[in-house]
Amino acid sequence: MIIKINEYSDVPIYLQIRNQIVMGISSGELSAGEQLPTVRALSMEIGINTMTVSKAYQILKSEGYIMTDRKNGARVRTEINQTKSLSNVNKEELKRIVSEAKISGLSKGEFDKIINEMWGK
Amino acid sequence: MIIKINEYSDVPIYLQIRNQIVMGISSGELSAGEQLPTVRALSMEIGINTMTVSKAYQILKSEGYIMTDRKNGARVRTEINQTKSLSNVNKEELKRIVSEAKISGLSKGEFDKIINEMWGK
Amino acid sequence: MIIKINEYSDVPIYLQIRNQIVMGISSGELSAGEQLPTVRALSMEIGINTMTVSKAYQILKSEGYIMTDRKNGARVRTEINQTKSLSNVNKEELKRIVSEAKISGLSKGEFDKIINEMWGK
Amino acid sequence: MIIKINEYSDVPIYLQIRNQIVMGISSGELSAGEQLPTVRALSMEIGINTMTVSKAYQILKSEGYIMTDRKNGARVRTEINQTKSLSNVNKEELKRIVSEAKISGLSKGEFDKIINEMWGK
DNA sequence: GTGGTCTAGACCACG
DNA sequence: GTGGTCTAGACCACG
Repeated sequence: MIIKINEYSDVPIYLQIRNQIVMGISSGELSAGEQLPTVRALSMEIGINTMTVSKAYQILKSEGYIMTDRKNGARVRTEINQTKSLSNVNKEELKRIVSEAKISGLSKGEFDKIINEMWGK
Repeated sequence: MIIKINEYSDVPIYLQIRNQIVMGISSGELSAGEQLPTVRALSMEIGINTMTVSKAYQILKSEGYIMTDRKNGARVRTEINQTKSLSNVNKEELKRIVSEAKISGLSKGEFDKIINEMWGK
Repeated sequence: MIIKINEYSDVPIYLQIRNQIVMGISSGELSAGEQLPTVRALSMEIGINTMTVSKAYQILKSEGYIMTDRKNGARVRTEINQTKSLSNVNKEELKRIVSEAKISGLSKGEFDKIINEMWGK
Repeated sequence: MIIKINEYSDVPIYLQIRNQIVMGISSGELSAGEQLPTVRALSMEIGINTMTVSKAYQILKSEGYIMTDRKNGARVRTEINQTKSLSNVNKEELKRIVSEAKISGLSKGEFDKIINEMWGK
């Protein structure tokens, strides 16, 4: 899996890494138990500091998405906690996005189409 | 319209103000042409720096949501630009939220229900 | 409140800081809403790096014990989430400590006395 | 006695082994003089490096919980030193756990109940 | 070889 | 002035 950092983004680098790995797990590009690149390898590959990658991994770990051990590096967890819900932060963000979509004149049908594409068949 | 600041949130105050006004316009709580409180009034009401409110208004203005003039203060624009699309930033955010919803085990039906409620009948 | 770092301890510095602040909140030495020293002030006071203090504060924040904002620095939260339970990690630790206490020949009465003293009247 | 390694845990494997053996001795599952599996056998059984098991045994030996000789391998000591006290490290940990229990809103009665269950009749 | 911790120092956004 | 992010570089425990 290729991580791409947008250096002009307002999203901090460690969060960009975190988000892309989460999206990789969700899409199936990263499968359960799959090995992630080592902190050092990933930091060299995308040209950033090891601390920054390490921070991303620690967040993913604390969120239960991956596990780390000193022998095997980091791996996608096989049993990710199924909360079956959106976090409050995500709910707020979603509400904001829906609001902006409505103001922009996007129809509900067009918005649903975007969601459908993102969700995948 | 009442603006509520969440001091625990990681979202900067000026963005919280901006977001709530956008959501107010979207929901119809703030109607086209409606007068917004002055920077001074709003900053006193919510107990924060005038600079912070001013920054929120400037962003809303640059985004085309409101207009300001010396005589009338700030008002909701009557014709907001209908891009009929999501910004790239919103698309990325939405993709992230959809990914997290899927991993959490939320079904597409449940997610659609949340969207429907947020969109309003 | 005075934070004391034991440089010979196996407990990482950021955790020592985190733990002492949690104990300060629990004992009432730090009251709800009380201002914590700034990251810079605390790091200078105990002679460690700002990153290390910052990490402690971020953990406390993510655990819901404190809140941070750029204006006021860090403060003890007024409403800390009442889970009314021990975390699994704490349960495991407690089980280990109880086991070691028993092997050492400590009586249940003596152990209870230690707990009573720690809990406070 | 079965040793179970939690690969998600932050507790190092050698400590998990050490802790489970101590808890086994405390509960009586491992009785005084009882033979422990050889380093080789245990490492194969739980699928880890012999060095890791060896490290656990060395710690248990230095703590006085087990003794090793070339003929009989490792055995639980018959007379474990009765300090009748908690180590300073355990006291600190216990204080931390009590603090977190109190903040979480757990009552003293509920906490005592947990302790009673862990201690056994 | 791996992740985890820590430093000294810098720059930035927010308020 | 505050916390948040990031770097370059170091050392350590674990396995």
